[in-house]
Parts: sequence; structure tokens; C-alpha cells
Amino acid sequence: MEAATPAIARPYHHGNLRAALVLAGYDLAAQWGTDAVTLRAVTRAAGVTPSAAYRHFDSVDDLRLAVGARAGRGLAQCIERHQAAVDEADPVRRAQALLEAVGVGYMAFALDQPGAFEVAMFGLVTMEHADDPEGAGDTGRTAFQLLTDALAGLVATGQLSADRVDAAAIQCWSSVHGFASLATRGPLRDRPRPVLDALARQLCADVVGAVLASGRVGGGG
Amino acid sequence: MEAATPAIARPYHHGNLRAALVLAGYDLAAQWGTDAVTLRAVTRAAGVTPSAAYRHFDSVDDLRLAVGARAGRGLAQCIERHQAAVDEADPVRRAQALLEAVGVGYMAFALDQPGAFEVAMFGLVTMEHADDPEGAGDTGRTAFQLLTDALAGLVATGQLSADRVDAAAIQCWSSVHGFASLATRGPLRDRPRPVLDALARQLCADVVGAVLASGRVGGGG
DNA sequence: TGTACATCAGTGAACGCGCGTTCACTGATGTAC
DNA sequence: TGTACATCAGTGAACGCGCGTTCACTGATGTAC
Repeated sequence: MEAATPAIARPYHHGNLRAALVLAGYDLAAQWGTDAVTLRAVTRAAGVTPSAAYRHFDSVDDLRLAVGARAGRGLAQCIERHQAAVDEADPVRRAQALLEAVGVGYMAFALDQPGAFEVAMFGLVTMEHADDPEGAGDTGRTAFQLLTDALAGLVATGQLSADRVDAAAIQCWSSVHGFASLATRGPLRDRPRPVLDALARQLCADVVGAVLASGRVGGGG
Repeated sequence: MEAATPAIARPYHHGNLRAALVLAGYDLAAQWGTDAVTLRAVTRAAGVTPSAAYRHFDSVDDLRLAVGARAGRGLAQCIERHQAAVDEADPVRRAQALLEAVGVGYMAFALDQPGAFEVAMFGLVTMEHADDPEGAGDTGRTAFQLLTDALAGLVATGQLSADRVDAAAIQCWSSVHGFASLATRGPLRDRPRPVLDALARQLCADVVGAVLASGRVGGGG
């Protein structure tokens, strides 16, 4: 990989080394997992000396955080793609489909790129990071924001009580994230991909159903 | 810690070094997290030379797996404790309470000992490991088996269709595991413990409710 | 348009660290006679 | 009951590795005049 384009003499000044390092870290995570994202590996992949990284990052933790944020963008984009594929005219069913797409997209990203998914989670050290614009997709919304947007859609269509939104967000995120963990790093990892896809879709449908059932306007948890 | 009992002259032969190393690994994980479980750290904690570990383990991965299994036991025991506290005579409500106790116990272990929880998950590399007797608690059942037992209880009391058991197991495990991840390593980690406890209990109640709702005998997903 | 120079963004060598693993070894144990 | 000896379970030194970080350095860039 790094020897793929050595013919072009790289200029002394890289141009945008910071972005190149973050991207290299993202690729390393996607291919080899979180542990592969070391300062030396990243600079190596970018064809640069280890110490060069210190012009752009305070420390390796700083770099890892940036890679995590970048991976968050990949996650958000994957959700956006799934949401964009929703064609449902009826507002009520459309709101449901958009929520389901959040879950399906989330899981698809985790299954397709387990390493990138893992490093994206690494970047989410606090709730503030869940809103970090660095992790926003093409619509400018982060993965977490896309989830709360979808829940807001349920509220707007009268399918969810506003005071249930927080609990519903946690319920959705927990289920989907938990399944993604079990399926990528956990005991379900050896299941064939089609089986995992089917389980994921079933789970998303179940969760949406549970949110609707427990969250009816006026209903209780 | 390791200097706490140096007065007693340790005999040349340890007696049960294997168990001591696994326990040391467990303690290290509980206190410092998974990454702290290195061969050298474990032997150091056991007051023994690094190479001594090779009398009992093929490699550090082998050791880590054993520590993971041991942590699984801690998890199962925590669930058992929560189940033992259930006093509910009515068979139907008892079955529900036992299932809820699985979730609450699982999350309690994760919140109380995040490092041990993490390493327990590390040990669950495939579904076979979920049934490994090494990870069984005092009742002889592993955490996963306690979950399926609880679901079987719902089936026995006519609250769950038998063909929904697998989906329900995944739904329960995903939700609970996901929340545990978000609350220990993820974006919810900075929430105060009482808040997390409340969210955990709410989530467990929601999940049990969802299982009952979607899994009524004759009902669909 | 040309030149001096400050600033920027890299290089390359070196550091100390903890790691997993190996090897020849030695002290302790237990068994056969 | 005592002794020779094989086996077991440790020691201790050494290895090479990749890591993060530092430092003095130098090549490239761009700005002031």
C-alpha cells in the first residue's frame, strides 16, 4: 500500500498531513482493528517520519481521538445512505422507517467495517463527542443526532410521547449497539453474514415495535 | 498489593500457580482494565518470574482466555445473587422477575467492575465459550445459560412462544450488553452512578415488557 | 521583480520502556527399590 | 526407614520488537521591503 505510489517524488511539505494521518488511521482501523492505530503505524502509512505527527497532534491519544471522530463520520454517512433509500409516502410509516434505517445502517456499518466501528466508539468518550461536528455525515448530523431526529419524527407524527424520547433513545442505541458488539467482537462473530443480517433486521423491527408499544402518547414504560 | 504479604517465605513450588495467575489477571482487569492483563504484569502480581507462566499456559493469549473465563464466573455469580433475591410467589410474575434479574445483575456487574466485565466479554469469543463450564457460577450455569433458563421459564408459564426464544435471547442480550458498553466505556460513562442504575432498571423493565409483548404465544414479532 | 529572512513542516537519530518468548539452569518433590 | 534418581516447577538472564516521545537539524514556503 505505502509502496504503491513511490514514483511521484513527494514534496518536502506534505500539504495536508493532518488529514492524511487521520485517514491513514481510519484505514488501519478498518483493516486491522483499533490496536493497529499507533502513532508509528499511522505515520508509516502516510510515508512520513514518526515525529512529523507532533506538528499536528499533541500525543497519540489526541491522534486516536481524531481518528475516532473521523470514523464517526463514516458511521453517520452509512446511516444517511440507508435513510435516503427509504421511500415511504405515508408520514406515520415513513417516520417508523427512518428510525429503523438508523438501526439497520448502524449495524451495517459495524458488520461491514468492524474495525472502523470499534474506533468510532473509541471516539465517543462522552456525550459531548456524540454531537461533535467532526463526526457528522453529509447532512451535518452525527449518528446520535440522526437517532434523536428519527425519534423526534415519531413524536411529530403522534407516535411517541415527548417525555419518552430519552428513554427510547437509550433503548434503541443500547439494543443496536449491543447487537453490533456481539456480532463483531462477541460470541455471535462466527455466524454467517446473512444470518447476522437477518437477526439485525429482526432486532431493529422488534425495537421499533417496542418503542411504539411502550411509548404511545399517554402510555407508560 | 504484591508487597502486602512478603513476610511469609513463599515456597519454591507455588502449589497452584495456574489458579493464582488467573486470579491475578482477574484482579488486574478489575482494577486497571483489559489492557493491564499482560503476561509480565500477571506473573509480577503473583510474585513469580515471567517464564514461570509457560509451565501453565502456551502463550499470553491462552492466559487471557483463562482470565476471561474466570471473569465470566464473576458475572454469572452476580446474576445468581440478583436472582436469589427475587421473592415472588406467583409463578407468572416470578418468571418475569427472574428474567429481569438477569439483566439487572448483568448491568450491575458491568457497572461495578467494568474491567472484569470487559475481560469477560473478551473470553466470549464464540458461542461455545458462552457454555464453557469455566464461566459457570455457583449454580453451575453460565451467564448466557441463566438467560436462556429465564426465557424457558417464560415459556413454561405460557408467556412466551417457544419459537420466539432465540430472538428474545438476542434482543435481551443485545439491549443489556449494549447499555453496559455505553455506560462503562461509551458516551454514558460520565453519568452519575444513580442515574445509570435508574436507566438500567428502566431498560430492563422495557425489554422484559417488549419480550412479553412481541412474544405472546401465537403472537408475532 | 528580486532578495533577506522569519516561520513553518518536515527529517533522522536516539532515548527508555514494557512487552512476549527462549534457554540453560536449579531447587523441590515424589517414587522405586 | 533410607537413598538414588527422574520429573516437575520454578529462576534469571537474555533476545528482539514496536512503541511514544525528545531533540537538534534542515529543506521549503511565504512575506516585507
